[in-house]
Amino acid sequence: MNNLSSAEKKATLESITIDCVIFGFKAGNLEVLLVRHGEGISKDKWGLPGGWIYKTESTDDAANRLLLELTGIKDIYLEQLRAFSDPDRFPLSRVITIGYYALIKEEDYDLKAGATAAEVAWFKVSQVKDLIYDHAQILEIGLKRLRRRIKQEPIGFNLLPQKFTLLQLMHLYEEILGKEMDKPNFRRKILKMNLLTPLNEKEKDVSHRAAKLYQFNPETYQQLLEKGFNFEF
Amino acid sequence: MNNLSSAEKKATLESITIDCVIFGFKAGNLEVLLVRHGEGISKDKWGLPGGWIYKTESTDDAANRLLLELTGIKDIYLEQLRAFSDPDRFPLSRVITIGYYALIKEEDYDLKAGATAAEVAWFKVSQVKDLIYDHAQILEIGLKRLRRRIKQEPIGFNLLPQKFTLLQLMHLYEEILGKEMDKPNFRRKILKMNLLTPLNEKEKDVSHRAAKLYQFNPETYQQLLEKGFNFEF
DNA sequence: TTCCTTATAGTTTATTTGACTACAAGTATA
DNA sequence: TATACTTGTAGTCAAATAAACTATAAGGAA
Repeated sequence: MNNLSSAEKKATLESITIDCVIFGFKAGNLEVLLVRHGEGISKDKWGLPGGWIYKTESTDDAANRLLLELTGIKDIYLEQLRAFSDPDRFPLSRVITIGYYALIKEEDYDLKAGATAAEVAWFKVSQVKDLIYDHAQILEIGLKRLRRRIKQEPIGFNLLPQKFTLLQLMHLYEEILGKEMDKPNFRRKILKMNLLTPLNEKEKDVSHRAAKLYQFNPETYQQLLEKGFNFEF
Repeated sequence: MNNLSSAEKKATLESITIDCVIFGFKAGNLEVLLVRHGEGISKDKWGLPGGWIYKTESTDDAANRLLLELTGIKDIYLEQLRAFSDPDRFPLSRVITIGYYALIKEEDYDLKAGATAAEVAWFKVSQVKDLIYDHAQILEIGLKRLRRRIKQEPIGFNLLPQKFTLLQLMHLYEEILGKEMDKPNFRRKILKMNLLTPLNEKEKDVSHRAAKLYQFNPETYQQLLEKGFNFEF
């Protein structure tokens, strides 16, 4: 499938689209990235970033391209959620959409609404409402996946700044899993995993005892990934 | 999307198909259901049961229909794996396929090759080779999912006969996870979960001490599902 | 200096694992 | 009939883990 003209390359598949659930974390809140559409039947309504797939690209590539085009975000790890295929999910025709999701540090990316998007913004997950089509369902499945995943893989670190305190990390878990935890126990368990590298630095500008800062250690992460582990706190 | 003629109902989507990975378990071996195609470009080659999706049905419905048409198996719980979207996966045109998987008791179903299938049969997973298109990859992903799932949900019971011994169950785990286990410890752990109902029956026609038979208890299963659990043995 | 908040260390008890040993209940065979 | 053999089932024990706490340290703020 090479040697195609530019127009041919941009030919899209008819009945399949992509939609992305992008999670971020700020000020103790789990957030999701939404776009207000600038054209089409969903004009001026908020929904997940997504769109049509070129005939020449994989869905993984399509997800990355669409996200860049719509929001300015690029080079992130998008994982497939699943296909959403209710025959009536899209009002104009029969369209199956493939959901993707990702976790990113909000601070690392500048949002920039692309050509077909009127606006891009982060919304607290707990306050999202009135999404187009079945996007609420896709978000819900994304959230479920995130909750399951965070208990089995240390993916939470993708949501925090480079340097963070143990309490920030614990709050992230509390927010995502929706339950309170015990500080000393959390400390002990997470430190024993050797997943965090302590830094010779402390928090600044806090009105109480400053906590030590830590960094995520990608090497131990790889080892843990292979032998499997349990993050149930 | 109602009030359509029969021909309209059978119109299919152009670039999407379904493929099913159906696992069974017999004589200590994990098996997978394959069909030898009777027509099309994959005629006479073995592959996963699958096919085209009607415009009026969800992918879940399509998976069930196709499985029935091709193999005679119906009313089973099929779970979606994910979409497979390599632009070159299908030689004739750009087609994305959505994988499904299921676990069934082989004894409960009679195989019957449908109109477009020349033959249907169970194959030991360890001995499968030369599947059409990217079906080997789909099978592999299905197997990975099975291994992950069986550690977190008591799905293994779908593969055993109604009444089974603890050793049979342990062998199932050993086969799927590919590692040996300790009998007494396995007993203790699985029994404590209250997931099995002991029967007043024993094995028959065995040339050694007969083991007690157990049954799966769907009620406790529901409870366990909700609060989550860990089947790591 | 005292109070308040958060960080961090440590204790205690119950529970869970993993690696074993021991014995029971059958069948096969000598 | 006795003995060996195979598999089932019960129990032991030490080590690791988890959950619920208590206690103390380190700051800033009043």
